Amino acid sequence: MNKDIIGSAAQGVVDEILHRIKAGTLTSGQQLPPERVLATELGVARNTLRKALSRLEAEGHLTRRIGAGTFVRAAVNDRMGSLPSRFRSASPAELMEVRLIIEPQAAAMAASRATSEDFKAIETAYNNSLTAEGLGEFEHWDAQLHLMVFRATRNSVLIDYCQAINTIRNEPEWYALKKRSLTPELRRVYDRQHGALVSALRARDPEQARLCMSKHLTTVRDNLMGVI
Amino acid sequence: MNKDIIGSAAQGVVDEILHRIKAGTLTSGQQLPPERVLATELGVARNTLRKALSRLEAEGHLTRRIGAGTFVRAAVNDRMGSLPSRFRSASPAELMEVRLIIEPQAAAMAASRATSEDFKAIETAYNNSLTAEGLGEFEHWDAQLHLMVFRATRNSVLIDYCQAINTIRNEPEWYALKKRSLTPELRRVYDRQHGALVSALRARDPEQARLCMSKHLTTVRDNLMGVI
DNA sequence: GATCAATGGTACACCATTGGTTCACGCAAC
DNA sequence: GTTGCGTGAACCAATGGTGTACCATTGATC
Repeated sequence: MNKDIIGSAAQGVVDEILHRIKAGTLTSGQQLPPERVLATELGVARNTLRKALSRLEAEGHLTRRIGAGTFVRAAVNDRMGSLPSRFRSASPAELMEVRLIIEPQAAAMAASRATSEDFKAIETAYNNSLTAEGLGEFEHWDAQLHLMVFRATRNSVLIDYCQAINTIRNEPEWYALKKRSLTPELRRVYDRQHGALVSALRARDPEQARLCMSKHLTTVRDNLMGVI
Repeated sequence: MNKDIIGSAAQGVVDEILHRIKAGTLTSGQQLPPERVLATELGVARNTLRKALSRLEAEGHLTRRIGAGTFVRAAVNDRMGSLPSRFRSASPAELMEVRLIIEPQAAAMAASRATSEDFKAIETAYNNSLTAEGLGEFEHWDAQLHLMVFRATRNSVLIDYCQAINTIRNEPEWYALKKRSLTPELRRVYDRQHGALVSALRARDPEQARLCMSKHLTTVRDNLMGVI
């Protein structure tokens, strides 16, 4: 395995070869000069050249075969993104417990730090949640609203956390729970609570924002858990 | 975080570099001049410059590698979209902020829920941390201690969270920060704080446990961020 | 099939560069 | 004085690049 970071000289070699591939000087399937030759040609030591070649091979631009040579490879195809499965096995009860710890505090932070752009994104999500039809759409904008609040914290750990939460909320188990509990009446309650939260944020009132979020999540938890 | 802990000259350097990053004079990934050069350029001593750089590193604006150089790090906002659901790119400042939200509450929960087995695991980790030699060993048992507290919460989301934290703590960047700050004297402070936490847990006193954890993490944060 | 040159793979010692650490000293504020 | 910040200098430690030697595999030639 190569290190993620390579020095400036090696980076220069990477750029040069990538440029040649892009410019057509090196075409698909073509064999590169031997390392010992290419190294002197590019004015670097063979070790340095090899670091660059390893990087390019790892990224799929080159193929190397011992005793044969180094060859330009066809254009890179996108690789499958692996979804991180952290928090995957969490039960709704456990998750709500953690949400009640983090999110009120995050709301307070957001109230202090949000920019006008953040407010705009938050309000967009809120307004869309109000007019959403069906559980799926409402869930989406609800999740977006919470995500936008977390983005306003400017803390990447919290943002990552919220994205993990949202991943779980799309899981069938969670979805079924919510579907069972979300009566039209309860949804109006959620709408009001969201509205109060947005107002508190707009007013840059951290304590009020914390309180609103706490109340809201308590309601969510009680309704999720209360329904058998 | 405390801006009081560095002087006006160092603060001026911090502002100057932040301005250059904001203005685009320094772009993401770019290498800064060597400290010895940059110091003369900015008209301050290398020590003063290094205080400023340490601050900027702790806040996530820069990364430094011995023998390589100092590099501008991607803006926090940019990092958000690129690597979702991974705490990897969190800056120490961001991470400590989150720890201070979660871990005191987790300690309180642990105080209520821990079994005698949990207590045994916690105390084993604590005792091993007391006799640990070297930073690596101490770090290990310190991390274990925190993990065992989270185990005692019986909440798998929290346990996962703690393991994510521990993963970061093994990253070179974080390790270097801790290494720089952990003087023998400070370690004795940590030992005492850990001891107080363990006692509070043993006494099943949630409020005391919360307080101990909060105090401890505040100390950790201040020393990570404040020390040159 | 055996041989051998060509080629990529690996390992090591050495050096220059660069960040990390420590110490002694000066200076200004309290 | 005492404290804390800044300065300067020396030294330590890690990194990347270079140079060299040798190993492992391939494929053409005998």
